[in-house]
Amino acid sequence: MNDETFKALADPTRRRIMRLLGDREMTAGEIASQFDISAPSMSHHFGVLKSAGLINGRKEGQQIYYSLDTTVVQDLMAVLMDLLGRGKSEENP
Amino acid sequence: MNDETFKALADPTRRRIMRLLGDREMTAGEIASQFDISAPSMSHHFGVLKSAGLINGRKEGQQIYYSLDTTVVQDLMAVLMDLLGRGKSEENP
DNA sequence: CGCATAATTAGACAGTTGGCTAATTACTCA
DNA sequence: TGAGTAATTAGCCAACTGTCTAATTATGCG
Repeated sequence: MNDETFKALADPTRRRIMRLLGDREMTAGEIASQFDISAPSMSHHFGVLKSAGLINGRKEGQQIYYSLDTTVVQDLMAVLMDLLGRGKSEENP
Repeated sequence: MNDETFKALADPTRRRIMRLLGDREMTAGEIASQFDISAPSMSHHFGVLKSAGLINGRKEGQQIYYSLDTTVVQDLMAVLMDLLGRGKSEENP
């Protein structure tokens, strides 16, 4: 849950990748086939997401299976809840 | 809850502004005094946050009071919860 | 081995972003 | 009205980002 996490989430393509992985794990190629973006560009996005801890990669044969890493998403939720929770003592006792 | 929201959250200065406003509303100058950044640059950040719907500005005299707009933060939480909730039927019945 | 396939790394390039200074707007008050 | 203060807008620039093509790595298979 650092700057890298938010930067990673800032790109719509990467968020769409995460939504896809919310359903099930997928190979890099399988994911890439859903986008009109070159494979190297997709690979770059995978790298950003992985380095931010938002997805995990598992190599199997010549393919890489990516899956969502929910721990960072949970941390992010905690941060947001803290933001919502503070400074409300008067209105919401 | 669109691309603009995530872009706005991608900058650490803007997130720090939001944390400050989580405690209480503050004037632009009051916020700016906490940063080692020029007033125009801070004003730019306020503009980004406001246009993303993350903060609200209320003019009073020559000052502008900014406050957190929690509705977008709540929407963001819903998106994240959806991300966490999907595709888990086997593991978490 | 040698060729095909999956994916990545390398390097280049246009567009975006975040910072600055200078100028402008809006308001207060003597 | 005019000086002073709060904040913004305008315009510029270096750094970063997302995209591409070309090249490379790693695995599978006849």
